[in-house]
Amino acid sequence: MKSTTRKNMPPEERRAQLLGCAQMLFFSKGFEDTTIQDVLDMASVSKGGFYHHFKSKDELLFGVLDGMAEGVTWQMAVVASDEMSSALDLLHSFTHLRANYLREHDYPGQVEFFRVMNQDKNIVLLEHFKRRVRTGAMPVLIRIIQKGCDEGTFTVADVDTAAELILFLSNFIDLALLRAIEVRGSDTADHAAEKLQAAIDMQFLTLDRILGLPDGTTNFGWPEAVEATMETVPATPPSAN
Amino acid sequence: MKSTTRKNMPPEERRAQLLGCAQMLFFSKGFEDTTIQDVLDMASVSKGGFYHHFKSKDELLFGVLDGMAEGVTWQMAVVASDEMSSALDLLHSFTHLRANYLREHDYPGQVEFFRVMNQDKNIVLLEHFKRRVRTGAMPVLIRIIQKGCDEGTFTVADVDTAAELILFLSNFIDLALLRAIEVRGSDTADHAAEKLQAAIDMQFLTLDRILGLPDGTTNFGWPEAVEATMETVPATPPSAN
DNA sequence: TATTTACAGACCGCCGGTCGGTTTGCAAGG
DNA sequence: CCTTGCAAACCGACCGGCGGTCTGTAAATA
Repeated sequence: MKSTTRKNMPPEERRAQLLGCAQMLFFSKGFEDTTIQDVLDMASVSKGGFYHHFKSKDELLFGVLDGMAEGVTWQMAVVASDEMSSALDLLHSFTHLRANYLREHDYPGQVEFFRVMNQDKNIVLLEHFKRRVRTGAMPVLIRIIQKGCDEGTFTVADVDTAAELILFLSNFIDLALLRAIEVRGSDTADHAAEKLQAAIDMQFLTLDRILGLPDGTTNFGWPEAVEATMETVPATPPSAN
Repeated sequence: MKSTTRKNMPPEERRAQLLGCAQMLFFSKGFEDTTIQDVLDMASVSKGGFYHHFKSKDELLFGVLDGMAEGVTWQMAVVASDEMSSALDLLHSFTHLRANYLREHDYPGQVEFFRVMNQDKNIVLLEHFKRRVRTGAMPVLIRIIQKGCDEGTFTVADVDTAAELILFLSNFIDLALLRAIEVRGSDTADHAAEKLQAAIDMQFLTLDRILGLPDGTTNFGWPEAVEATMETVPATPPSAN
């Protein structure tokens, strides 16, 4: 007696499908508010089927995070493998990559993604993701800084610590960016945009000074990025954050 | 018919007691893993009693966070009210306060507290706490920096952004501090302690450079802090993190 | 005594996770 | 080609425990 229509799939495919559904749901509803049943419904799989591939809800989360981090770290490895460019050029590529990894690969609507990830209910998701990116980026950035020191371009006391500080610092603009996004279209949008620009400038200025570079060396011209961010979507409905 | 021994208390007292129990449990077991029932058992109160004072588990969390942040921000207000001292002295007091608020007020075993707060399961707790402290500290730090600029001691492009950056930066050593704590007593402890010192030095150096001060101005001598941290407890049993 | 406040504890709906059973793909033996 | 065997994939009823509600009761207050 067959109970319902059933569709067997090779393990990898099922796993990928479940991860895809979970990712969407996590981004839209948050991790805590997403039920296993939600995932099951979207993927048309039973509970038994799910727990055949994942042994817990947390493992599902980590799977999603791994998938996201994989793309980023892979691109970073590419950057690091370039032996010809100067350390400063590599740093340029690196920061550009970190800022645009969402747009480049797979994820449409990076602004919305960023907004959702920064909601209160997604703190766990976001923090774990940041950690993955940091650990993935560390060896790459260390190589770049080391190279810069060898060239005589950079001057730092401790390469590892400097790399860690720079990666830590790279999340600074998130605060201003988030505020700017949330007030898009309102009358405080201009002020927020100015503050965002100030945050970006200051972050790069600090980067210069950490590496012992002359002021303004690493500000690779991002003024258009602010406008692009602010103009993507006409207005943002107030979210229950 | 009296069912069990019962003890009425004035609302404030009950609330404080429940908050106290919740705080202990949150710190030891984490927020998610702490059951309402756990709190009830520790406080010897029924569910009805609890929900008479708090309308949700989240409100309990926020209550705990408010209690912790209150002490910190209050001390900060004291620092800010000092009109006589120079901006640099105020900054000194400020950083000292931020580093030692746990030891000064109420919380014994600050190292253990820090360790627990940084466990994976306490991400939500920690992140909310950081946010409270940041928002509480912002106005104070803004005043200090503004004063420094007026004095001609500091040089920053945007006071607000600089304050935000410095507060953001003040969490940088947490990474190194956590690692140093977790390997206390093992054979990698010395290396971690060195890295911790490097992180502290670099953080203060960056602070100098953000404010346009000569290198070494703000490194108010913390070498003993590292040793104190490492020697507090003989060894740390591996935690299920 | 009347009314409000502080509390008690049974109860509900839901969620993450388990478990015994069923279906499917597939390879080996006849 | 058709069995037969078997493990991998899947199903769905079920469980314990959680956050939260509700009706009722004891204590404080006046």
